[in-house]
Amino acid sequence: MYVGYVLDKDSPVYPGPARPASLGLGPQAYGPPAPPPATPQYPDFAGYTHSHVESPPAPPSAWGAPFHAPKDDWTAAYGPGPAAPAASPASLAFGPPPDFSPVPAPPGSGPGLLAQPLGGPGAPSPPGAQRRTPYEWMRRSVAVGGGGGSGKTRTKDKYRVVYTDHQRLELEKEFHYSRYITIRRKSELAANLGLTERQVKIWFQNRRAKERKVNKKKQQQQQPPPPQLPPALDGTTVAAGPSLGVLCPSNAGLLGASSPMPVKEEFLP
DNA sequence: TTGTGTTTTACGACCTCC
DNA sequence: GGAGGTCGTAAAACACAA
Repeated sequence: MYVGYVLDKDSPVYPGPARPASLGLGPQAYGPPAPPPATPQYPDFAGYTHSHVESPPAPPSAWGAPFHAPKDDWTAAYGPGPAAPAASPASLAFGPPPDFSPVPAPPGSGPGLLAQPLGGPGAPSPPGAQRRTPYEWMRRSVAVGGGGGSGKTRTKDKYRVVYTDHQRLELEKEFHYSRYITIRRKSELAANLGLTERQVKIWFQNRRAKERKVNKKKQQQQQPPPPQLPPALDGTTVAAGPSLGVLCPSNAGLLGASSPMPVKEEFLP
């Protein structure tokens, strides 16, 4: 049964795209260690319930300071949420509580983040409204029965499943806490989300790959392509002209300390 | 409705570390 | 040798323009 897909097609409860064009998770949000800002690094997820029973793992050097928010604080602030559909009565509780209070939205900017409960009946949006917020998919919770809630998308075995919004939400939360999941957390997360540890591991791998891809794209966007030199009419090589530093003054900024965007260590020469 | 581009799962190859 | 990392890729799911 592919309940998720069916619901997706038939139910008007979750209008809009199932996935955001972008999660809005720019690299600036989790770049190299930087002085902690006054505001949370991840306002999107600041209000999520997230209880951890272990101390934060030491992430690789590239992921340092931005992840300073202890999960215990989150738990204390919001309390444990309801267990996942397939959740075992473990010590962890995932998912926003029913009375989850999202991040308040700026005045006049519409509902706050996750203002509408996940998959709740009160989650309608104006008909036809294009609400391409990065959190659209979070509202489109399609809980598939029982064991895990992953909706198979293929009758022939299962080539790939589409994770429910709840699963992805929890995975994202974990990812924003740490790019690299610990063995223990992986096991807990897998048990609570009804996924296998392998799925969790692969999800994190893919998520990191996605992040690198986004970072790379943004880096390329900030680095304008070199100007096209017109070919010489006589076939000779066109004079090099001004130095690269002159042609691409922005490159110097990218390489220097004044770079507007932090560059992860792995991308540094 | 259809074609096309993007995103999301999943895997294999290869590498590093313990 | 096993676990887990990146990298590249396949293919389903999805969004959107024509």
